[in-house]
This record gives sequence, structure tokens and C-alpha cells, in this order.
Amino acid sequence: MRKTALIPASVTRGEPQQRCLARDVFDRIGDKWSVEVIYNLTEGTRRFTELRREIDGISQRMLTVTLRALERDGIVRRTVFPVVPPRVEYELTPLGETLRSLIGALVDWSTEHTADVDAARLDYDRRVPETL
Amino acid sequence: MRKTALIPASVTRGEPQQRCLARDVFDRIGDKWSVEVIYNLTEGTRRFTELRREIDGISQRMLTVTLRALERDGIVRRTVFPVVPPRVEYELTPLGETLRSLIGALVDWSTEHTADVDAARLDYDRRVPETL
DNA sequence: CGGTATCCACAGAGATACTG
DNA sequence: CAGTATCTCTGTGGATACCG
Repeated sequence: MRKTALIPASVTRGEPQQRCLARDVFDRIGDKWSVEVIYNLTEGTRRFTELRREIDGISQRMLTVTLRALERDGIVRRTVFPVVPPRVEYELTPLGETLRSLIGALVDWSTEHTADVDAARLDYDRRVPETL
Repeated sequence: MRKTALIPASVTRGEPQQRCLARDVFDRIGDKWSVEVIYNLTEGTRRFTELRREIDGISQRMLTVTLRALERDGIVRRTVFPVVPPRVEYELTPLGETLRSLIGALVDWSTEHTADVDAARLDYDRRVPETL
């Protein structure tokens, strides 16, 4: 049992694949922050605090947890420089790069179709007004 | 206030886009079941109970909630046939089809790289054994 | 700077029972 | 068949304080 309070289920679970593979990929990147972390590693390496500044609203703890999970899955490489004060750099691995391009496609999809989705919501809320 | 117990935040939230667009797409499909529902609508229409059987582990309530959210976003079309017993069919809209192809790419990625991820995890757990 | 260690709140999800 | 209505529980994620 390597489960601790700091690094919870996201890292612990999923060792064998007994489920649909579609679930696997989304257990991996479907949490609240992984996508934004990967996306923010697009242009080269980032330091911990840089990521913290660039990703709006993420807490220190969740950035740590997310980066550790991505590191364990071989998507992010973590490099510690033995200097004072500490310097830690994060970058995508080649594997992470392949995933990042897919995420880029999803972001593009979102950008292109936001208007469609908003229109669909307005339409739905008109058609199904006070029911539910 | 159209929020109820049955249809919670997933449907209620996200009317304007004030966040990063990357977040939007994952608020939409990043929940526990949306991806599998969309994926199971790949080959034509499905009835409620068919989906329930095909998607392992989903509860009746979560299938309803997920389908309603996808319907509201214009990703799934819901057709009710006024017969007894009731017959309701679900299918992807054209918009949903474009999203499904991206999800297909993610599933393919997952299939192709499962071994890599598993290897990375084993390696990580050896390198960072009992720490944390 | 780059983390850990705790504590805690709340939304997401499960189980169960009931219905047009 | 295709849902609703509740009740409950769990885990995710936030806040805060401290450390090498």
C-alpha cells in the first residue's frame, strides 16, 4: 500500500488494465488539471512556479499531484538541479508529445465549436424550459 | 434555478465561457462517463437499455445524467417514440461525430501506448520505491 | 524554490425504490 | 422500457501551515 494523503488514487489506481482502454486514457488525463498541465508544457520546459503562475486557479498541492502522476505514467520528465535554492524543470517526454498533439486537437475542437455548443444549450433550455 | 438532484452541476454549469477553452472541452467530456457513451454511439443509434448493457458499470441514473448533458450540448440527439412501452433512441449529431473522431484518436493512443505507460509506472515505482 | 503534511468541504457518483 | 426521487458515501480538490 503506497497510498498516502498527498498522492492519492490518481497515482495508486490503474496498474493493470482490466477495463476498456478508453477508460484508461481518461483516468489518466480526465482529471481536473492534467490537460492544462500538458498543454502548458507545449513550448519547452517549465519550472514549478512558472506552471503555477500560468495555470490559473491551480493549487500548489494539485500541481504537485498532477505532475507526479504524469511523471509516473512517462508523460512528463522531471529534472532536479542540485542547487540552492532548488530548481526543478518539467518537460514532456516523447510519449507525452504524442499525447499533447491529440490534446491540441481537442482544444482546437473546443475553440471551433464553442458557438455551436452554446447555441445548442440555449435551444435546449428553450425547448425543455422548466421541466426536469 | 433549474438545478435539481437528478441533473446536477454537469448540466447547470458552463453557460458562458469565462475560462480557458481547453477547460471547456474537458468540463464537457472529462467526466466519468461521457467518453464511453460517445464511443458506444459510434455505430448508429442505441436505445437506453442497450447503452446500459454495453457500458460496463454505469448506473441508470448516471446514464440518464450523462445523456442529458450531451443532448443539451448538441452532441447527442434523443428521439422519443410515442409507443407503449416507451422507445427512446440516441445517436450522435453531426457535431457529436466530429468530437467522436477525436475521441477515437485518444482511444487509439491509449491502445497503442498502454505498454509504454505500464512500463513507465513499473520503472517509476522501482526508482521511487517507498518514498512519498 | 519547491515542495509535504493535514484537515475539510462539497460535488460526483452509487444503491435502492418507485412510476407513466 | 425508460426513466425520477432520495439517500448516502467516497474521492477530488482547496486551504493552510510547515520544511530542506
